[in-house]
Amino acid sequence: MDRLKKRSDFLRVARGHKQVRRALVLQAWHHQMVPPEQAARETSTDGAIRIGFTVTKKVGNAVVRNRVRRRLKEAVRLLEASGNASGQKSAFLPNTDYVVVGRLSALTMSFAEIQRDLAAALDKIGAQIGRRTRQLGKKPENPAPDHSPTDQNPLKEQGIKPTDNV
RNA sequence: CCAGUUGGUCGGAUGGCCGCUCUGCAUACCGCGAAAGCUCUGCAGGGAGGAAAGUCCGGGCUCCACAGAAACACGGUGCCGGAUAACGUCCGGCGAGAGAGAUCUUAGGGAAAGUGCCACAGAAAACGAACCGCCAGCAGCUGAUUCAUUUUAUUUGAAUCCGUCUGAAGGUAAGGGUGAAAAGGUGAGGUAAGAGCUCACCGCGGGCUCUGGUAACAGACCUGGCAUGGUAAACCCCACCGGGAGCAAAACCGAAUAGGAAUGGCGCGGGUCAGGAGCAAUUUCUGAACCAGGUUUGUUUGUGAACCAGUCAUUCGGGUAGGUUGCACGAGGCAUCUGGCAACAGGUGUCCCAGAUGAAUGGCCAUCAUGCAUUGUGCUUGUCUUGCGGUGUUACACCCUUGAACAGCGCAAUGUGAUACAGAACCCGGCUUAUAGACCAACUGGUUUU
Repeated sequence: MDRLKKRSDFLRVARGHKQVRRALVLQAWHHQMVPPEQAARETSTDGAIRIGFTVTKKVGNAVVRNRVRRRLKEAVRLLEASGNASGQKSAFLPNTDYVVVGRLSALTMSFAEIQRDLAAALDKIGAQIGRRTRQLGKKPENPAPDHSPTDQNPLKEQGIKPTDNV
């Protein structure tokens, strides 16, 4: 799982789906939602999951912001590790960028509550993305562990797709 | 023991599980690469602060400018001596102010170089002033006395005098009131009234004076004879200091896309229609007509050559994203000795002690310490209280004793919150601001005991 680092990535994810919980705001952007001429220029459409964290200055000073970001990072890490360990389907969809925006209550809530919030938000976001891609006539591919990154099929299918601008 | 002043130290601890980053060693299983290596995996070790904060000063370092500094402008500093790489910092003193004291505060040069300002009130806020008041003399009015004249009384005139009132021109700065501040203060003499007008003391100014001190300054003596209102955190003057921008500095490597330059190749064919092949097609073959850039030149008018435009390939340079360096051995920490009142300096030994870049240094849990609250218990200390108690006694004091309560201290249990302020970003020296709680040392004042 890579980190989002560029400002343009964050801005693009902010235009996608959004779920608000008490501890956090989860934003997501699925790569199949882009028009084909944009997708041709995208470099990282190889099934990777990328995630970024945002804690604004409204939350507090530097110490508070660091603490909120670290707790959210730990929650994300533990959720992913438990998904991999149990072997079942991960809550994170491939080819998707996530941004977790920390809120002030993430500082004082118990850690289990933060994990519950994150899992619930991920479920909702996954459902939204699934509905969206079905509307477009495509199904999101299942997260296979041996998913070949050099698969050319999705790109070709995107070329035929009507340019439904999101 | 209580209250306080100053300086300093720490600012949770231990353990478990799971992670992040850096360094070292090992490994070559998966992946990338021609290789070096990267990645992966395993082990070991390091991993936020006293302010990391504010970004207010001073430096190192880098680039730019000037290559000689100076001057002007602008900005800063401002008692003296020392420390320091430097400072607006620190140390030790001086002056002034606050406090009972330990101690604290202090932007503390120049106001007889100049300009300006001093609200309100007040006469006046300054080229040394005059509202009220006080005052001798002058002029006028009035009164009294004396003299002369006249007379029954009166009247008139002159002179003198004190007082009241009025007026003009003065004298004065005692007193009044205003104000943050009013032209030295108190006392005596003096005067028409007053006044440094004179004197004593105090204050103030001056001195190639003396003593102490490196100096700021302090003391003494002599002298002047009251001059110099305040404000420079108003302009200003004087002395000293400062070139500018900053690690997003700067150096190196450098993808894709667009554009630029050089070299070389092509300079050709292109679409339309008809027919054939083919399951079909944006594929292929054949034929037809049309179009097939510009300039120069040769020519048999078919077309050939050169250049430009166009197009393709290669190379180059600038340079973006990105990466590497800068970047952690330093005015370094700790211990100790020497010099110095101290800041600090020097010597010796020892240690290596964060390096992220959408930004690591963490998440969860357990135990403990500490804090707070409640309960229980004990102690003796203090306040209070009980007693046909004891001793001395004018009231009363002391000793013994009883105990409901309060305060204090110790111990135990339970609960609670989990610490306050706060997150390195090139690095040092400071300043300022924030900070729960704990501890140490020295000193001051009070109380008790000896």
